[in-house]
This record gives sequence, C-alpha cells and structure tokens, in this order.
Amino acid sequence: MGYQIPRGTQDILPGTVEKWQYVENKAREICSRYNYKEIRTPIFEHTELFLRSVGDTTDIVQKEMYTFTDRGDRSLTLRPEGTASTVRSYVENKLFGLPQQPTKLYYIGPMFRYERPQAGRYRQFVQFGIEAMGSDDPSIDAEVMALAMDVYKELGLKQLRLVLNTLGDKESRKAHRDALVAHFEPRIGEFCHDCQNRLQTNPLRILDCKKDRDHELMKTAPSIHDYLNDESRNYFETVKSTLTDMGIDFVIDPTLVRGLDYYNHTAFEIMSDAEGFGAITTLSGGGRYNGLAEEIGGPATPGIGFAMSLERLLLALDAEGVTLPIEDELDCYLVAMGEAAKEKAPSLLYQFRKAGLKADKDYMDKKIKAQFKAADRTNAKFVAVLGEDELANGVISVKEMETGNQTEVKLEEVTQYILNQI
RNA sequence: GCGAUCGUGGCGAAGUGGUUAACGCACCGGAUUGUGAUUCCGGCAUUCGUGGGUUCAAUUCCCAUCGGUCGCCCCA
Repeated sequence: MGYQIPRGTQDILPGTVEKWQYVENKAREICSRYNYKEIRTPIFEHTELFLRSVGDTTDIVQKEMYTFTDRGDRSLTLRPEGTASTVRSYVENKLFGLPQQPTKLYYIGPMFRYERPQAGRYRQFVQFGIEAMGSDDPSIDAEVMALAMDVYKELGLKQLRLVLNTLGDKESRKAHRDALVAHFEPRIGEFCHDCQNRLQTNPLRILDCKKDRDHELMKTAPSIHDYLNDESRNYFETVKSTLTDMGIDFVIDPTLVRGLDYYNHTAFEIMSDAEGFGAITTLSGGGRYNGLAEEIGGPATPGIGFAMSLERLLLALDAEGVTLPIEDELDCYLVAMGEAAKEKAPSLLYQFRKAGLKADKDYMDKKIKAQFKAADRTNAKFVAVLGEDELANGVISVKEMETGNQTEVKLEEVTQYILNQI
C-alpha cells in the first residue's frame, strides 16, 4: 500500500485547506488592526536555545523535542514552540534598537513535539502566536488577551473561557515556592510518586496534580496570591481592571500554571466549553516572560505573548457547528464539442483567465452531458458552450446555471459579456 | 511513556474459519449521440492496515508491527 504519513502529522487537502486559509487570513487581519507585524523564523534552531528558554526541566525539553545532529555536527531541534525563536531573532537582529517600541510581532507556522497523538494533539501542529516585547505596561497584557479572544470571537466561537492568573515576579515566586515546600514536605509521603519528585523540582506543579487533588493539604496549600509583593499585586490588579474596562470576561484560576519555565506575572489560557470537544480543552495559552530576552543573551526586556493551535481552533469551530463563509465557485466553465471547438478551447479559456475570470474546462474528453455535470460540480456561475454550430456562426452560447437562461454571444465579445454579468 | 479500543472499495458500513466479500453514498457509462435534476439499466474490492503463525482452508483465530481514537501525563 505504499507509504504512510508519519505518525501525528496530517495532510491538509483541498476542501479543508480553505478553512485553514480563512482562519489564517482572519488572524493576519486582526494582527494588522492591532499593529502586529509578521516575523518568519526557521523551523529549526540550535538545541541550546530551547534548553535555555523553554527550560531544561520541562516536559517539552525532557521528552518531546525532535533533536538531530546535522552533517556539520551541530545539534539542532525542530522548534517546539514559537517564542524562543522570536525572542532570539529579536535579540540577534537588535530589534530593541528600532525607534518604535514595543516590538509587536506575530507568526504562523508549524511546531513539532514528540507526543502521543490524539484528537487536537499532533506531532506537527500549526501555531499562530504573537509576542510584544519591550513594554511592561499592563495594558499590553490586556491587549494580547483581547487579540486572542478577538480571533476566536470573530470566527464565530461563543463557548469560550478566558482563564487568568498571575505567577508573580521572581521575588514573589520564590516566597511562594518556599511556602509550598514547607507546606507539603512534612507529609509528602502521602502523595503520588510524581508529586514527590515535584516537591524539589517544581512544587507549583503539585497543585496541578490530578491524582492527589482531593488531599486535604491541597485545599490549605498556600496560594501565590498570598505571596505577591506589592508590585506584582498591583500589576495583576491593573491587568484585571483593564480587561474589565474593555468588557472582556475572564475568570481567575489561582492554580493555573504554564508548562514553560520562562513565564512570570500574567499567565492565561483560553479554553473551549463546547460539548464534544474532547479531553483537550485548551485552545491557547500565553503569558509574560520578562526575563527571557536577557536569559538568551539580550538586554533585559519585558515581553508577553500567546500561542494558539490552529488545529484546535478548527476543532472548536466544528464542535460549535460554525460554518465559515468560504466561497468556492467558478465564474465560467467552458464546454467544447467537436474537434474544431476543442482545438479552440485552450486559447479561449486563456483569454477568460487573462481577463481575471476564474475559469476551467474539461480535460478528460468527456461527453457534453458529463461536461455539464463537471461544470455543476465546480459551482460555475456560467457555462460557455462552444460547438460546431456556434463556431460556424462566430458565436458562443452562454448559460447562466442558476436560472438556466442561455443566450448566444459573439465569440469576440464573450469575455466582456461574462465580466459584465458577474 | 502507560492503559483501553478500533483498522473491510474514494467515503460510510454489514459479514463469516471454507463455493461469487452484502448494502448505501460517491464515481463512470448507457437509456437521452448538443446541456446540469429525477428515474431506470449496467460498471466499480483477485481483496478485508502490514508482516508472520495456527489450519486442509483465514478477512474471520493467535502474535508482532504500523496507524487512528479515547483516557492518564502534559500541553497548543
């Protein structure tokens, strides 16, 4: 049976690709409104970049990266996410030196993670994401969330939930972390194996544990919100009030954490509440990463962004029964009968196309009836019929498919005639 | 990485250890040799994901493998 597509990847075929294009166009349009510019970076980077930025204790780095050695003995990795590359490029190209700050960028492209595939999770998937670098104004946090929500809303999704949290700054996180360790350590033996490991590596994650979620210590665990210093608290308050002023609904979830190490302050996810959406309800996630540029060798630069999976977006559209207004029709289908007409067809068709008409004809040597059927399938608005009779009189029959009305037009005027009709 | 489940023509979907692998849709052709609908007629899987095993005989049983789906983990 030949070759199979690699696991966790998919072919996007005509009939579906139009949806992708529509969604991508919508994302670009909204970015343009918010004044974000596109950036295109390579799909692979030096492995070291991801180790440093994403964090070498994260799941992504520990078990999900597509890493390979090239012929020059370099360790390269297919990008598992977009922020690292974008910030690398920002630093490397010294975009921080541009007069207009913050630098507001967006990208759309494939990402790669070696994971067990299931609905809404692939090994190659497409993320649309934005990054705003150079400003720590809370209003840009709100802007980033607003933009993400706009994409979903304008495509017609309704069952959305913006979940918001703050991770605090470095100092707040340290205080919270110490409190968590102190809280769990005495009785960590009562927790699952994973949690026991998490105690030292990332105690925040214990709060996220599904197995131990009913343990009494979970309910009494210290919240980051009790350990925020004034600056972090004020920042979070401003983000919230800005969102409220903008009329954007959100819910606070103090246990929301992000899977990548570089986040601080604002963290958010957008979930779908649509029925039948499956186990994976996160449509997109993002947050602030104020230390990241510095971490990878640039100047200290605040930043915030999000990424959304287009696969999951399309899944959500399906789950909510949203039909995208995709047009798929032809202006004119040329039906040719007889040898002379068939010889004439290519040049006539070319004329249509040069004039800007979307036009096609038969290439399978079909009978006239089958040609009409084919024309019907292409949703052609008009069918131009060129037969021996027409050819002899220097005319062509033009049939409007919706009404069935058919008229004869002079051959040299047919292009203009159709242009006038559509 | 772990657990479960599934894999039959382009799609959907029956089926059984053994003579021709239902049916529906789609598609192609004809009835209607210059027109898209409907109807009628005909055509359309040497083959049941792949490989191996058991058997006189396997699509049907067993094993392995690949892939989808669901759950866990984690995330987009």
